[in-house]
Amino acid sequence: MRIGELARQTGVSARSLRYYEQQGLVHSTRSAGGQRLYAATEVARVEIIRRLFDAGLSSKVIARVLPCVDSGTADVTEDAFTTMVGERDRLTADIARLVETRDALDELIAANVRHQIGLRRGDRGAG
DNA sequence: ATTCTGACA
DNA sequence: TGTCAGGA
Repeated sequence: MRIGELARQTGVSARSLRYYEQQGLVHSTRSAGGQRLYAATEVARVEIIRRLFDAGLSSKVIARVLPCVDSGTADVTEDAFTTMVGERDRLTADIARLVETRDALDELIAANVRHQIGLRRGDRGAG
């Protein structure tokens, strides 16, 4: 498939897909006219990449970890493994921070519901 | 109509 | 990353 279809199937823009390729994250062949051609398996790969980016991993880190995604079992480099463990720990810390922020918002919400009740009737409320 | 590379707000 | 230029 060409870049447009991959973009539609993954929700990742063609611009980002070209960027992913520059970073060595995705592979493509070229048509006679120079257009990128992707294997159907790249869809799942791109989805994983996008999720890692969303989770805060850098393109550099993602590139280091991706080989493990393909191999699944075999040659897992040591630095790749330690990188994954480190990123997992960072995500755990990020999650904890997000929960704290949500708790803070919950308190703010609880402290302000009464005002909303006074201002609006039939309000579905925040909880 | 779609994609490509390079470059910049 | 979005978007425009200038080509294929």
